[in-house]
Amino acid sequence: MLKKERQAYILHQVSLHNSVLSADLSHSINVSEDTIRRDLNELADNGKVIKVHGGALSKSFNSFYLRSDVYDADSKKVIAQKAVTLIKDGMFILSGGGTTIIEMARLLPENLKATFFTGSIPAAYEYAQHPNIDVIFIGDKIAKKSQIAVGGEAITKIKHIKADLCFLGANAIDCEHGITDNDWDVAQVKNAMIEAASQTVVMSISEKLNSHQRIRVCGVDNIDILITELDPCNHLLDPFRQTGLTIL
Amino acid sequence: MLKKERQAYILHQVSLHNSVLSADLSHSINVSEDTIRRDLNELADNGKVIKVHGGALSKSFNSFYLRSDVYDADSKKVIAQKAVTLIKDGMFILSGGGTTIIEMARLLPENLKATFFTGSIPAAYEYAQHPNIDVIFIGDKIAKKSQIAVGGEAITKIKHIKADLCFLGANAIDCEHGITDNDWDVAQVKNAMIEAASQTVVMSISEKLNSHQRIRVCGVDNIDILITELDPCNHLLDPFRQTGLTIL
DNA sequence: ATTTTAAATGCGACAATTTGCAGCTTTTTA
DNA sequence: TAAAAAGCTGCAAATTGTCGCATTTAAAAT
Repeated sequence: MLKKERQAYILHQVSLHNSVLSADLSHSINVSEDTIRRDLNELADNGKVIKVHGGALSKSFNSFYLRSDVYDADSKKVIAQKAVTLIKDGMFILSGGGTTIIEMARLLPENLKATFFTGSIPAAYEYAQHPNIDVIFIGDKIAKKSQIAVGGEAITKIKHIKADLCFLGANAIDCEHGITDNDWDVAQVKNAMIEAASQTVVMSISEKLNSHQRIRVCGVDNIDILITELDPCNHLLDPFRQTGLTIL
Repeated sequence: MLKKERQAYILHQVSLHNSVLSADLSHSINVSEDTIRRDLNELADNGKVIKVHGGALSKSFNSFYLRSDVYDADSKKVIAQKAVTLIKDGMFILSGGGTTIIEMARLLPENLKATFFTGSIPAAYEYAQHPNIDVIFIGDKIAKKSQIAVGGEAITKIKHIKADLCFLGANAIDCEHGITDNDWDVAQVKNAMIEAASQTVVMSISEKLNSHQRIRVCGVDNIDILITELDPCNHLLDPFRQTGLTIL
């Protein structure tokens, strides 16, 4: 394997998993850890990755969120991992654009063949990294805060889609108010997505459970599957379980 | 075996395997490694392959994995800086998605108020970082290689826009063939953008001047302003100047 | 067809790059 | 604080690249 090729492989792994361990790479490419270290140093010198003790991290140059900026990234990884299991080959999937969604996009298996519709710039970017995934961007005016397309055009487009699943991150969710948001335009788009999909999957870290905001996206009865980082049996989830939705 | 024949074989192997080793080629064609190296150097000079220690890599391999490293970034910054001067407050601007465009997006002044239309994920992201710029994403299926939306939907949307300026990066440009590209879908989108704008600005590093590819986007007569990193008086630009377009 | 000319090829010596290893230092972890 | 893991440095071996030069081959000109 040529040096450049190897470094390309490393970069690919980094962008895929956000981080790599020298030991893992050494093992999977069958070169000494020394060589890997030298590669990582070189890549770090060129600003391609961030070198840390034991391996390297994605510089998030390509990726839109700095890893360190993501709040409670570990919980979100757990959620994302659960979400991935719902996706099967050939599915049509509507997707929002929160940080949890991004985590999920990164965890999608390499060989998954599916079609993702999204209006989120970072999500589209992540989905597009997967060779076998078709990405359809639902365009419109970009809301700066959330990097997502909002507006009538986008909503009309979404209404013309019939998807198997809809993945949304929730800003706030409780049994009484359902999913709520603080941005009118974003709420409209999310609502349209829910309408356009057979099943709606909501991902939320437990901290956001039982909180609510000003604008209603949909009621809990519109949600089919709720994913948190908690064990599905956790008592915090009791009220949701009673409404009949599936909890992962 | 003739030289041309041999180089054709090498190219074939490269496109087949994404990478070749000088030693392997030398063995399988039964010529000295020296000859192989000379061939590879020649092919690399013509931009057909990327030469590395020990062999060569295919160009597409490079763009797939190493997408983050921008080739000739300095020239592109110079071009971008010139391009920025064309943009005035209140303008509606159509934009493609090459690396030069990205540079331009980063160089836009903080206080500029304008509306940018684009189908490029990275370009949209960069534009969206500017507080006073409205970004409209032209959605459709995302072409992985170029991270840009392509297809009938996008083209229809573009046709409904009447923009002041259209900024495009050129894959290849010469007086005879005009702007040419190697991706049919992308070429269609670029063409639609040119049609939808009053003025078309093409940005290209000088290296791409006087080269051409398979698919025609538009003739030089459709271009209003050409920007390269060269001094506008440079003799390399003489043929373009004679067609009457403005050179920056 | 033959000569002339230019290009292409292979070889050998030498330079540069890459890689793994051993010993030692630094950082992390328990 | 000590053991373990990771990193760094210098070094040697192997591989690869480069240069000049002789030889061969192909193309052009007569």
